[in-house]
This record gives sequence, C-alpha cells and structure tokens, in this order.
Amino acid sequence: MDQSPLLQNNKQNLTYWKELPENTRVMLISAIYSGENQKVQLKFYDPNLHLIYFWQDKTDHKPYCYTKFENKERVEEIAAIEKKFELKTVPKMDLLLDKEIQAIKIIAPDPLSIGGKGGIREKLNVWEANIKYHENYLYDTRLIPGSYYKRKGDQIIEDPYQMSDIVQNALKNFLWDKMLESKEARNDEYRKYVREWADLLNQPIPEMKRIALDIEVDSEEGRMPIPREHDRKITAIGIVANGGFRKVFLLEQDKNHNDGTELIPEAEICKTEKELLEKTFSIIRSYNVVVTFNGDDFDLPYIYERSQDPAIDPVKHTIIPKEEIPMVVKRDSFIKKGIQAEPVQLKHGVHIDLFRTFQNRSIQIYAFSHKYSEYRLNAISEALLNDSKIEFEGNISDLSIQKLAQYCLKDTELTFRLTSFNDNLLLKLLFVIARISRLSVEDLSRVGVNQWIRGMLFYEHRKINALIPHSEELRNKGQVSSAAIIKEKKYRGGLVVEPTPGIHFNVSVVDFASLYPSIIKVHNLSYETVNCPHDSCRDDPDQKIPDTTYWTCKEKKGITSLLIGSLRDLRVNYYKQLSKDKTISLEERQLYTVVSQAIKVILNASYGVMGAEIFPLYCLPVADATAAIGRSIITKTIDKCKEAGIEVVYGDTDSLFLRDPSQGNVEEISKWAKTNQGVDLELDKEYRYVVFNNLKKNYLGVLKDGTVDVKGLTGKKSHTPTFIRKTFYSMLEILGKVNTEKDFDFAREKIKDIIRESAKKLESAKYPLEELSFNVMINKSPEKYGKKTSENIRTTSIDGHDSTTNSIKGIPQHIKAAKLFSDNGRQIKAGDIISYVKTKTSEGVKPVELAKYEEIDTEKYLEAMESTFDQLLTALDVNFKSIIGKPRQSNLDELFWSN
DNA sequence: GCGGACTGCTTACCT
DNA sequence: ACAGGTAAGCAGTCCGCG
Repeated sequence: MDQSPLLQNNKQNLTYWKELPENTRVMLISAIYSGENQKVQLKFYDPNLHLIYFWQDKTDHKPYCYTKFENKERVEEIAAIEKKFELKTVPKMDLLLDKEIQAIKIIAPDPLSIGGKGGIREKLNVWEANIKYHENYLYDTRLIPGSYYKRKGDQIIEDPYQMSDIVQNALKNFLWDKMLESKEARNDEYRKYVREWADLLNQPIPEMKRIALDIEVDSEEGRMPIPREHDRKITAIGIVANGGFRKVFLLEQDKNHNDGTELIPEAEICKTEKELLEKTFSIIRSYNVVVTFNGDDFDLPYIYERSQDPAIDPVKHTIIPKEEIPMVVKRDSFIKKGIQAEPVQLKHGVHIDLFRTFQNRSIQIYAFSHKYSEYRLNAISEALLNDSKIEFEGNISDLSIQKLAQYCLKDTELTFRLTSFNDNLLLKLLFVIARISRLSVEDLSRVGVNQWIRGMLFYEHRKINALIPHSEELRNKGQVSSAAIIKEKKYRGGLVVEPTPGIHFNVSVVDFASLYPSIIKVHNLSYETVNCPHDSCRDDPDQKIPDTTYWTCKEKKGITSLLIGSLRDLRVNYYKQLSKDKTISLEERQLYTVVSQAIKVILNASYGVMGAEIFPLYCLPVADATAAIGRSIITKTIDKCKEAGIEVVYGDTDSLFLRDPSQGNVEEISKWAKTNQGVDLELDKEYRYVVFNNLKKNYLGVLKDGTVDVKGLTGKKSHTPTFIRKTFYSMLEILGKVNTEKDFDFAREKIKDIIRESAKKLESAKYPLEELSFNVMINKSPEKYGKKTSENIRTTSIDGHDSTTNSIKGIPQHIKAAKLFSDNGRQIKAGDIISYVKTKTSEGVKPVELAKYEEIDTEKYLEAMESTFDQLLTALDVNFKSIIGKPRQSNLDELFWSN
C-alpha cells in the first residue's frame, strides 16, 4: 500500500508566516475573519512542499463603512455617544452622478459595530456596510485568492510567474493587431483591463494535496442521524488522498456484524470511537484541503459534536479536547434557521463540500453541460465518473463490518475522484473562478454565481475608489421599456423566430459569439452608463437604445462593460486560440481550456444577474437594454439576409438557421454584422438536413457526419418513459442515415415498423414496468402542493382525512404518486425524482414500485406515444393513428378486466 | 349536466 | 436562489347550450 509521507511523520503542516523563507512562492487560498482575535487570517499554500502558511493581519486594518456628507451631523452625534467610531472625510467617486463626492468613512473597532445587532447600519444610512469584513480586507489590500505571493519581512509581496514568450507574444498580438480593428483598441483603459486579466489568469494552478473524507453512522432505517443530537455511533470513516492513499477506520463490531470474509487491506479496526476519531484527526491535520460530500451539514459537524460526547470512550468516558480537534465552530457566521448542524470550519486547511458545489446551477450547466441532473453522490458519480456507489439491501447498520468497509471506502473514493477526474478539472475551475471573483474557493464553492460577479465588481469599485451604490439607488434608473411576453416576468427577453415547418436540406447555423457580453461591451452597458447623468448623452440620438427609452453614456466607459467586455474578448480572441495552440505545452493548453471555461461561466451569468433582484447591483434597465439590443441585432440581421436572398428558416435569441447558403453568403452576413452591429457572427454547425414542425425550440437536425441533434422534443425529455424514449432514439438512428430526399421513403417505412413493434410490445406487456414509468422531479416538499385552490382547502378541512381520494385532488400526478409513497412509509423530499406509472386505479397513477402490470392504463401510454412521436411524424407526413390502427380496447384490457 | 375554451400550475427544455 | 421564451400535461373554472 502506498503510504503518504505526510502521514508517516504526521507533522502538523501549519506554519506561521514568519517561517516562510523569503522568495518562496506561495498561493493565497483562504481568508477568514477570526472573531476571537478580531483579525483577518490568511492561508497561503506552498505548491512544492504542500505546506500551509498562516498569516494574521498586523497592519491594524479596521472594519468600516461610509455615509454621505448630508449625514455628517447625525454620524458625529452617534460617534460622540458611542465613542468607538473614528470618522474621516474622504473623496469617493460617485459613479451614478459621475463626479467626485466627499464621503465620511466610519471606522469601527470590530465588524459587529457595523453590521451586528445595534450596529451603525441600523442607525444611519450607510454604504458598503453589507460586505463581510474579510472581503473588505482583500479588496483593500488587493490580495486575490488564487494568486501568488512571497514574504518580505512581515509583508506580503506579489510574486507572479513569468509568462512564456509564446503566450506573451500571443497577448501582444491580440492587444495590438486584433483589437486595432475595433474602437476599443484605441482605448488604453480597455487594453489595461485585458492585460491585467491575462496576467492574473495565465498563472499556473498547482495540484493540491488533499483528502476526501466520508463517515458512516449507525442509524435506523429512514432516519438520518442529526449532528446536533450526535446520539449515534460512528462506525466507519473513509479517507482517500492523492498518490493512492486509501484508508478506512472501522469501529469494532459484535459477531453479528462479521460475515467471516477477509477485510479489505485498507481497513483498520479501532477499539473505540475515540480512537477512530483521533486517528482521523491526525490525518486531517496533515492535509491542506479536505473534500466531502455534504460535509457542511453532516460529516464535519457530526464528528465534531461526537468528539465532545463521552459516549465515544465507553470505559473512561473522556472526550477529545478542543485543541486536538482540527476544526472550530464557525461563530461569526449568521445563524440560519432550521439547520441541523452548527457550521464547522477547518482550523488550518480548506474544506470543500462538493454537494454544495455541484448544486450550483452555473457549475452544473456551464461547467458540466448538464451531465448530471440530481445532486446525490451516486447520480453525479454515474454521470461524471461512470462509476457508482456499492448497492446494498436493507439498513446500513446491518451490514457486516467487511461490507461496511467496502461501502464507506467506495463513497470516499468517488468523492475524491469528483475532484481529480479530467486532470483535476473541478479544482482548477474553482481556482480560476476564485481569481475572477476575488473570492476564496472555500467561499465561492458555497455561494451562487451572483456572489461571484458581486465580488468581481466590488473589488473593482474599491480599485477605482468608487462608492458602491445601494440597491435602492439603482431602482430609479428608468421604467421598463419592453413588456415581457410571459406575465410575472419583468421585461422582454430574446427573440424566437417562427420556424418554417418541413424538412430543409443543407442548413447552416450561424450564431453571435457571446452575444449579450458583446452587447454589454459594444454598447457600454453598466448600471452607471445606462441613463447616465449627462445631458449630452441623453440628447444624442446615436446614444439611444433601439426600441427603448434608454440612452447610454459616451463620456465614460462603464465598469461592467469594461470588465465583461475585456473578459469576453480574451476568451474569444485569446484563450480559445491558446487552448488549441500546439506550440505550447499540453499542461499550459489545459490551463487555457479551463480558463476559457471559467470565463464562459462568468460571462453567461453576467447578463442574467443584472435582472436578478438578489444581485446587489441589480439594475433592470441594463438587463432590459441588453435583451432589447439583442432583439434589434437579430432582427436587422434577418432583414439583411432577406435582402441578400438568404432564407432564414429558424432562429432563437442569438442564432439563425440559413437554408442552403453559399460560403460567400455566410461571409457577407458575418462581415455586415461586424461592421454594422459590432458583433461576431460565426458559423456554428452545418446540418445535412433539419426537420421543423410548427413549434419553436423543437427540432431535429442531422449534421454532415450523421450525428443527430435533437432539441426540445418530448422524446428527449427526461420524464418521458424509457420505452418511449428508447423507441424515439431508434427512430433517430434511422433518420441519421438519411442522406437525400429519396432516402426518406425507406426511413418512413422503417420508422413505422419500429412504432408498430413498440406498440405491440406495450399491449402484450413485454416491457418491464420500470420502462413505463414517468420520472418527474419534485421541486418542493410534497405538502406544499395544491394549497392554492379553495376547493382543496375545503375538502381537507371538512373530512379531515388525509388519505382519501378527495384530499389528493387538484394535485399534480407526480405528487399524487409521491403521497402514495409516503403513505407507505417512504420519505419524499424536494429534489427527489418520482417514478410513477399511469394506472386505471382511482388516482390514475401509482409509484412503479407499488404498481402491478394489470393496473396499467395502456390507452394512456398509446396517447403518450402518439403525442411524442407526432412531433416528428407530422413533419415526415406520417400519421401515428394510421400506423397502429384506430384507438381500441387493448388486448391487455380484455385479458385483465374480463376475469 | 356537459363539453370546449380558457387559465393556472408544474416540469423540462432552449438560448 | 443568474435571465426570459416555449411546450406539454394536468386540474380546475367559466360559460353557453338548449
């Protein structure tokens, strides 16, 4: 077995800053505020020796916030009474007014004096009081998580890696040649942004020494142990680290839990839980990064609480002293309601909870292209690693010690591999996002994308000495200009072109490369530049945004426009090229691929957050204007196509489907778009043919190489019963082989055969029940459904019964099924996928596990097949009903209902 | 009392 | 806990019919 050198000497790898040799390059990985010391503490990582250097502020930096001059008297009054604040008048840039103002800086002895109970925030209109102190600290010192530093005396000095000549030259080319074509190239400010991003993002990312950790706890069936109660024994702790280190500590068990087989070699049996915990702690101490799956709410708080419970030492009833535990309870964090665990933080390392990270929609969709759709370890592992947990029947507490060891170690291994697969993709991604968002990985892996962009923008405000506005100040920036199509939406979004129904050969798809970020860049969109205070801009017709009442600023570049625009250009014109450049090392190329991916995540969200209330710089006019310009660009491009005689058969937001264009056609339009609209229109895909029915966001396309692209069709949707989906995909296989108009005749017949066969299999009960299930996710807890209708409230309150058919009326089918499940004692919670079949029972549905074949409503399934397949068949001029014959009593029905 | 038109709710998808 | 637009299925209400 590969033994980790770190484990052998068991050295606590936490070292103080003064011990860091000068000129050793270390990376900033964490920043926290220690309430105990009232100081910010930083952790730096030495990528060679894998040590953490620990730094505590000595600069006497203090928490603070601002107020405006109009509050001078009031703030002086407060300061005179409370005697703990220091006031300073300082110049600040007010971006909304585009002028310098005098602000009063209120300096406090501790963060609670500002944001705590009775803090200044409650007494006065203050600015920048909602920023966590450790974030403030990073902004002010310009320290960026994920960046490299070195020690000089007591100080922290920037110490970036040098870029290689190739990369350096590519950047120069980009800055001086590529960009000279555009207006921005002549803008030094813009060039400075590009340069700074590249300097930051081109830094290599080291492989971090880390462990994955997973605990198993003795528990009753169907009830999760609660950390706060810590009343259940810890029976196993698995640890997997880099370099092949694997270990599982097991609590000694009685004979009933021994199946006589041999234990896996990684197993080590401990006499008591105390011993088990002590051994685990000593390993945790020797690593810098700890990875768990749901460790925030379970594993970490559980082992912490349990270590303080005398039950872990049955003989002497002693606990583990707090100094020996590598964790502390996070006291400064605000207490969330209803949580089951006190948050726990690692003392010297960094803890990443993958459960939370994979739940992040941006990670799920943009980083992993929606490969997983459930947030369980097993589902994510299956999707990303093609591996799964060890399955077992019954209760985990009944497993033999041998099986438990295997099970626990497997979970731990999967957790580790989620951070290591694809050349440590996830961790690298997180570190690049840390650099962009100015948040530590510890912080950013637990928050949504709006906080990432918040971090990027807040940092920038500090950098240019601009006061960060209140969200209320951004609410009076103008009326919404374009009403949404969907009610309950705030403004109108992208334009969807009505598809031309039918089969079209040789269709080219062109799309605008990151359209919204381009618009934000080209049109100088930012909260302070949309409806800016300058009369000259307001009165200039060139500054007007088409189809809206908004105008934009020509006097000054907006901060969002600069940041998003420079990132966009870097991605499109620099990182994408570098990631393919064979003259640089594979390792570097991989970094640039990751950087490009991380920027994509940020760009994709940058427009969305402007229209999201939770975003601190929420500014509806910016989002509204962005979408309006997008509609204007696509509309004008369509007009231009028509003018040039190019037929547009479909389009959605930023894409156009052109029917049989020449290469010259595409070039012409693309050039036109660049010159007249300032956006890049690129050839995205070339379809051999595309099939449209009359529905938007619904089509099938076969690429030149025979790959079949399906969008939006029901046959693709995850809730569709497997047998229908499988039949649908075999239809697609046929269509992938179609090359010419003539081939369709054959394909049509093949498809009819497939459908007939499938219908026959259905009617003769040949499909396993599981293939008939609809699989629908429940997004709320089951009780929260069906409360809106008065009818429903009345029936439940009158008869009082819960499980009568009355009380489950007015409730979606998947919830009905879920309720039948919980009647059977199984817990259903938000995020679960309910698998149910359609039945002839009074409810009309039943969970698959509880259903019998004779209850199946075959007619309903034929209807489902019909509606699913008709989306394709209508375009192929085939009729479902005529294939399987008229609706009739199915064989199955006759069989079961006659006797 | 019945059925079709309509609305609202929910989910899954597209960009 | 980033946006809006579209489709589909179900459940319920409204309204006219005769």
